[in-house]
Order: sequence, then structure tokens, then C-alpha cells
Amino acid sequence: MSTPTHSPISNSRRGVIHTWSRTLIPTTKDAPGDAESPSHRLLARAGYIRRLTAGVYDYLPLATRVLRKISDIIREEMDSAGGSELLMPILIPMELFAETGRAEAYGPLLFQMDDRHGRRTALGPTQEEVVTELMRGTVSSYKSLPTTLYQIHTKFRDEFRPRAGLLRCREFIMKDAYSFHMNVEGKGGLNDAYDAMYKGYVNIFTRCGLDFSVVEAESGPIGGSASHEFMVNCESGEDTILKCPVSGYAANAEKCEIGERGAPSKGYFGGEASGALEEVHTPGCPGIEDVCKFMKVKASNMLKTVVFQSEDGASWVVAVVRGDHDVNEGKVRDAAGFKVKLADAAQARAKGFEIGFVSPRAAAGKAGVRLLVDKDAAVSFDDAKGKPMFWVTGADKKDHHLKHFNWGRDAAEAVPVATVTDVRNAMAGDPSPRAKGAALVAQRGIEVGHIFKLGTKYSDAMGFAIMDETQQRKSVIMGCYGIGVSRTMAACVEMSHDDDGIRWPLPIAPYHVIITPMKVEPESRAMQAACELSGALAAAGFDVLIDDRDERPGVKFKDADLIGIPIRLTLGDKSLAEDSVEFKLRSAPAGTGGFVKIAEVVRKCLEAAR
RNA sequence: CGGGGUGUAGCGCAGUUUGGUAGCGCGUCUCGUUCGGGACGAGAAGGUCGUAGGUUCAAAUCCUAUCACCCCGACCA
Repeated sequence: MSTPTHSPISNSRRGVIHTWSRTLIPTTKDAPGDAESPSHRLLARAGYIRRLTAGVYDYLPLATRVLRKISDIIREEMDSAGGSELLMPILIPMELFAETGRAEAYGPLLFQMDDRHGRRTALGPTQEEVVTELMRGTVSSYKSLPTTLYQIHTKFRDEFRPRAGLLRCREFIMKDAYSFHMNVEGKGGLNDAYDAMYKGYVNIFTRCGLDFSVVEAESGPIGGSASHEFMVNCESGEDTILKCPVSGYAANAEKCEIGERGAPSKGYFGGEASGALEEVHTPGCPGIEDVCKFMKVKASNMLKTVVFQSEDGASWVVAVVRGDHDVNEGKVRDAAGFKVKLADAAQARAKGFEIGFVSPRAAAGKAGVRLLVDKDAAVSFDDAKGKPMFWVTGADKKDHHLKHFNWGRDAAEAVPVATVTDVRNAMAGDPSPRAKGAALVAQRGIEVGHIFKLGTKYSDAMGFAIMDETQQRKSVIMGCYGIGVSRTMAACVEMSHDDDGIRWPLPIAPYHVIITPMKVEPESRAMQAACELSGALAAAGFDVLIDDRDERPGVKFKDADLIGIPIRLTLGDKSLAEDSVEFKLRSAPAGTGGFVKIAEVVRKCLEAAR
């Protein structure tokens, strides 16, 4: 499929002309005291958003224009990826969630209320149940599939702690899409739709002018690389992603694989002890940090032992990583072969695990307990230093730790039952899983899109199965694909701003051009020129804002920079005397505008818009 | 949910320790002077001090309760 060139400017669409004094753009010098992140501060100061209550915002006219531009790009790409737009209710009866068990999965994150009849109702956090309910009532033949449906709508999540303005809200705008298939592979299968969505997402964020990364995320139920996150690259982002500079591999820190780490010279667990085993009294030090401080050892010399349980509590998994590493629950789950949760402290004690002071030895000799040891923890000889590894670990009794722990000598019963594998989070500097010799680098990002292969999770739970061409009844296979629209707007500001204000990429700027006449009397030369120019620009497809306020120039310039319109045309006596206007890009430093003949302005703007 | 903090004019804040008739800056309105990077002067409007009780001759200030909001952490398709 050939991708048409998407110029943000098109003369098939007439632009709008708005005047500042007739719209609502309440800029302020001071941001609300509670606004800390740049996007929150600037969107508030520039008159885009106002908070109504925790995590709930008004989108004022400027914000609404940006949201619409993002939404329009999304619509075009969704439509060309084969999606059909629809609108589903926000009010969802709780019975639907009971079918899938998502009420429990969501927990208090799900907004709930009772209507006047006492019917329990939820405010939709996403609409998997609703769309599945819709489809199961309307589609009964394989001939109707595949289908992809999407909507752009308000979503609700009762976040414990909404924060950072639009980045984590309780009420937000999201594009959610759902695809339905009879098969995973082949024509019309889930993989095709997923790939089309992947490409569509790349197009969307590219067209929005965002600097973004696509990363592998926690796998869906089908396995493989069944989930991708789209992250705006930005230092202030909440999420850490790891990238291989050679292969281009990128993944969420929670998901990231670690490449070949090189076997220790004396083999796993092999090597002599660093000294005689010694028990140390460590009062009030259950955490790694406390012990390190108390015993004056580095975290990288600690063995961290974390106890997990299966969901039903019957099976146990003990994971051991180096003290400066973090256990990765997903990797533990994959290695164990069943879903795990952090062990209940009381149950763990009853099983003989002295939580806070557990050593790897505790995993031996207990029924139904598996021992997983991370590769970096399963060594007894320190190849880097060329001497025995000095380990400190728990002593399996309260307030005590062990010095000079040695796997072969002190955990002889545990070693034979241990599985050496990768059970920790990847970190910057770890070997890349896709390119030999390359090291992973860390980067921060803001998640703005996430695509999933759902499989039959919802269709199974809700009994959505239809006849295929071989007259077999089969559960419908689904994919789901989300974009945080309001979050994308905020993420863009996080990514693109300076001390003076927002710097919108042209495709999603609320207006492309701001005209700043120095005199605003209707009969003034400046206003006359502003009217003529705005007409010509609008005819060429530009959205134009005329700052017709009777303010001093400094105020207008500051506000223009603050709200971030990409092109500014300043109409003053000096330039008008030469039949010119001053042309300045928001991205250029202050005071660097140049004169452009009025007759040339449209051409110049078109040039800048490319 | 753990820890910390804040509610006083549209916005930003002082005043609370030591109770005594509610203040500053920005913004708004009027008049005048200004007019290319957040001007100046004069005047004006605007607050049941989050809410409810209590103590007191007197409460923004002290006591009790309650509500709201924010930050850090945990959690998070």
C-alpha cells in the first residue's frame, strides 16, 4: 500500500481565522502552585487546560483544537488501516465486568456508581467487554470477519494519585480499537491486523511530529512479541526503556531480555569461599539498603532472595538476584511456568521463610518450592577481580545475616535443585539480546500507545464463538490497540518546549500562524493587512489566529511564544512601510525574524510548513 | 495505601508561633501618559480566611471534627 504524502497544509481544506479577543485563551504569568511538570505548567499557563477537580480538566479552545488535530490524524490512519469508527457507551453495567472478572483485575481503579434503581454501573476504563458484547450479538458467521472497530472517547480510571496534569488523569481521552479474527496467521488473521495497526501507529506519531520509540512490552497470552508500546522520547518520562544501539531492539525495562552474559570461568556455583561463614547480628535491617549501610558492604555483594507464591498459594518460587538488581516478576513467572505473586508474609513464615532474612538455603528441602537463581547471582568466583566472590545473604533468622556465603559449601542442598536463568530486570550496560558485544542503553519515555494481541481472552470469557468454514465453533480471536489522545498532547509539550513556552509541531498546533498586528484599530494599516493576509492564508489551508488585543507588543510576543504557534507574522509600521511583514518561526531564537513581502507570505508559510 | 504538606481575592503568596476591625504582587475596571519582548501614575472593584462545631469580651490565628487538594513512594491496559 503506498502511503500518500500527508502535508499538514492542504488547499482542499480552508483554514479557520479566529481573533484572540473573541475566543478564550486565558494566559497567566504564574502557573497554579501545584503544577510541577512542564506540560502541566505550560498547558495551564498558556490557557489550554484548567483543573476542575483531582485528575479532571477542562479542555479550553486551544487544547480542543490540538486534540482534534491529533484525532483527525488518528482517524485517517485508522480508516486506512481498515478500521471503522463507532461510539460505545461510557456507562457500563457491572454485569459485563462480572463475565470477564475484570472488576477484580481493575480493583479500585474502576470508577463505579449506583443508578437510581441501585444498579451497579461502571464508567468505562476501556471497552473490551462492551465491544465483545456488541459483536457477539451481531456477528454469527466467519464471513463477517475480520473487522476492526475503533472509537475516540472519554475514559475513566479512578487513579489513586492523579498527577502531572494531563499525563495521569482520572478522566482522559483515548482512542481504542478492537480487531476480530478467526485465525492468527494468514489472510485476515490477527497478525495482519496487528501489523497494520503497528504501521498505522508509526504513521500517526510520525505525522504528529513526535520523537518516539517503539518498544517490546509484556507479552500477551499468545506469546512472541505480541505487544508493543509507543513511547514519546523525553527525559521527564515515567517509564524506562532499554535500547540496543546496534540492532535497534528496544523494550520496556520490565520486559527487556538480557543478552548472553558469558559463563563464569569456574562454572555456576563453582569456586572456593572468600572466608569462614560468619553470622552477623543486624538489628532492624530487613532491607538490602539497611544491611549495606550497617555492614558497610556494597549491594552488589548481597544476595537478594525474594519469595513468590502461585495464585492459589500452593506452589512456591524462590528467586535469587544480586542485591543491586531487581527481580522481574514476569521472568519469574515464565521460568516457573505459572503465574506468581509476592508471597504473603504470614504464609511464608509458616512455610519457614524468615521474610527479610531469607537465604537461598531456605529453598532446599521444602516440598513444592522451586529455586531460581539469576546468572549474576549464581557465581562463587569473581572473574572480574580474579578472587573468590564475597557474598552476604540472610541467615534465615530474624535480624541476622551471613558473611562469606559460598554456594558450594553453604548451600550444598540448594544448588542441585536450583535453576540458573535470567530473572532480573535489565539495566543500562547489560549485554544486548540481539547484537553480540553491544550494551543496552537506558532512556526515559512517556507511553502514548499500546497494541496487544489479546487472543481469545475476552471471547472465551464472554462466550463469543462463531462457526468457521469447516463448521467448527471457534472462539473469536481479538486484538486491542490504544492511544492516549490527551496524554499525547501533554507528552508533546514535555518533549517540545523551552523557557518561553510550548513549541508545537506544525501538524498538531492549534493554529499554524499567529498574526500580531502592532495596532488594532480596525482602520489601521496593520489590521487591514492582518485581515487580507489571514484570508489568503486560510484559503491556502492555514489556521490563523489574529492577536487583536489592544496590548503592548511585549505582552503579545510573550503570549505568542507561550501558546506555541509555529509561525508568527508581526505587522508593524516599519515592515508595512516596505509592504512587508516580519516572519518568525517559534523554533527560532527571539528577535531573529526577517521581513517578507506581503505578496510572498503565503508561499513562505507553505515552505515553512513542509 | 504508607510518608510529607497546603487550603486566606481570578492567579501567586504573606499574616497563624505570641488571638485585637484582612494584607502584598500579578490580573481586572476607569482616567491620563506610553507603545517592538510581560510600561508608568492616579483611582476603583473584588475575600462568610475550605467547612462545621468549640474556647474567648474578641478567632485567619487556639482546640476538635470533617472535607478538598498537592508532592514523594507503592500501584498502574
